[in-house]
Amino acid sequence: MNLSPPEQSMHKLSEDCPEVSKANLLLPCFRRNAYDESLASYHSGSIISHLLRKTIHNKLTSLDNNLLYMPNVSAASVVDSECNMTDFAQDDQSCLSFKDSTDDLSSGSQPSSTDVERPLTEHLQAKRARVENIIRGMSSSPNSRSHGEDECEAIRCRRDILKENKRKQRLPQHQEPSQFNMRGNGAKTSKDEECHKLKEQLQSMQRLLHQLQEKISHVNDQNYCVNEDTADGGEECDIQEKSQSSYKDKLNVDNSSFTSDCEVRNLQETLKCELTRTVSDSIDMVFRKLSTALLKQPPHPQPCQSPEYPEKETHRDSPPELSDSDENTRSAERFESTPVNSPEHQTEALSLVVRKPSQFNSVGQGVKRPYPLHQSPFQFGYGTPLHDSQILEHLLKYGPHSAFSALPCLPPSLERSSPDSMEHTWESVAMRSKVTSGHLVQHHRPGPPGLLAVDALCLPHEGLTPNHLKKAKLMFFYTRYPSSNLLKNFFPDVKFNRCITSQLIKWFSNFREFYYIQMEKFARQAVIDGVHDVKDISVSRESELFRALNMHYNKANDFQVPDRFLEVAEITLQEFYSAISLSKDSDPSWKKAIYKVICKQDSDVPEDFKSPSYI
DNA sequence: CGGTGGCCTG
DNA sequence: CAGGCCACCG
Repeated sequence: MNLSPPEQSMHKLSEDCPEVSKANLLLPCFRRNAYDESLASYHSGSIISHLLRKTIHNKLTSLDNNLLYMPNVSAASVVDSECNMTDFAQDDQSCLSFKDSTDDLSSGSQPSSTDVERPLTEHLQAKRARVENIIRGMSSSPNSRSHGEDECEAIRCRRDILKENKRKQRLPQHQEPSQFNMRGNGAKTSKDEECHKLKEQLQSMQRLLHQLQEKISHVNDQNYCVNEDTADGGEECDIQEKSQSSYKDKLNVDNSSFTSDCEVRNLQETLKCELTRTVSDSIDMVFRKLSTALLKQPPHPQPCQSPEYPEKETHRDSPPELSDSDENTRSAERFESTPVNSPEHQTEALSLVVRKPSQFNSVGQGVKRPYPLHQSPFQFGYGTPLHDSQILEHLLKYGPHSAFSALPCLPPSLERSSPDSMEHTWESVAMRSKVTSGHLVQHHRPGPPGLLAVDALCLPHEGLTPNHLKKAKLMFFYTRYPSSNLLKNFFPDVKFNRCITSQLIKWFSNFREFYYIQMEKFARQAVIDGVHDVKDISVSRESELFRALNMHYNKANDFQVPDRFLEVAEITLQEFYSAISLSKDSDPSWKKAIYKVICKQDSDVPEDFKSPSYI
């Protein structure tokens, strides 16, 4: 079982938002390094500015790096532009204001640049002005370019407000962590407040996004103007356009390169995209927080023993644009889901095999699971008697399901440090969703009603039922030689005594008998058919041999036989073939050697089978 | 000697 | 699949 510990928790922003990691995938600049740590300390309000700064910085740096490889670009221009852009990106307070960077430059705060700067003062000043104007052009609105700094100030103010809102909203959470532990008006009010603030924050972010988009699109327009105006040096255009034009001309003159235009335009395009995406991600993040806050339920009274979360279903198809509570629910689902790590335990869709309705499978058939597999809405203490948990499990599974299953909240999971003591309890609960290993597609409970009633309540059986037999057959796909201890572990609802144990063991003995008979039969047939090489013998799901075995152990064909079983079957068949083709079968005990090989091929039975209500 | 596996038979 | 029997093993 791959139960990798979660990387997400409900209460930390950095972990609260899978979008951050999503961003890691989307944006090359969002790598997990120093950036992540710094991000973790940001509140949502400042995250947006942080993201913007970082994004811009990375883009600009990237552009500079590209320039470095342009054959004819002077080192001075590269250093110069990098200096400006770095200042622009790194200065927290500068926002899009540019005075600061100018001051920094002129005051020689960047030794590396000033050294280069001195012999090229004229050039550099011109370039600086151009670069500064480009940035100003990107930061100011079309109609108020002379008020560029005012615009920046406004943005800064909004950002500060966001920060402040975020701070206010987060503060009580840390100070009163127990507020969500309590049922009642107090908790509800706090939650409402939180939601309200988050909504406000979201709106602010959306406004900011809008403004940014406007600005960026305007920059594009400006650039078009410049492009059409390259002939005369751009005297007619305003200062920004001139500046851009000069910058472009400069590049053209310096390196006779056609790339400057493209670079500027690409930069702007990329910036536009990245900004939009970044801000969208931030907004999405807020949405998730909002959803989480809305859906936050008081934790179960039982203490959380571990933050370990088992595998979860993923709902990556949920759209990020969410506006109402239903959408929020979906968002929360997506937010709370984690990709399954192990391919072996990939979740699967529910079976296409629909069995006739049964009173015992009301939950789980065609009903979307409210929470991922192995996530119980409840948890049981270590001391909880098996019976209680089983009855609870039964209630969860067959009882008034909607009351429990509708809860989309994430319950704390149990630590499985003591599997023996706990496996029955939480595994049994986990079995409510039986897609884990994806082997058993459907559960149903055939058999006499009387037995079913007892079985359904998960009380220890005085005897073995047809369901136990079916379960044992399925277990045979994993283990041909189960120990009695294993059997006891995997049949927790059976009251074991000598008789029951022997019966179960006898079952497996009978399973083996059939198995080996089939193997011998098909091996002999292979010899008769003139197969010359063991390598020519294989067992696939299409093989006649497999069909025979599957028909015997998995008659309903509602179980996905593990590949490993096919491998073992193939090994067995090959062993038989080899022995027969070597005439070893003349020895009365010729099969013993084969048994010895096969008994080593056992694999672990999935934990699912430990559930008393499995099958 | 108890537990277990294999074989045979029904 | 179960019962019976036998053999093997710790």
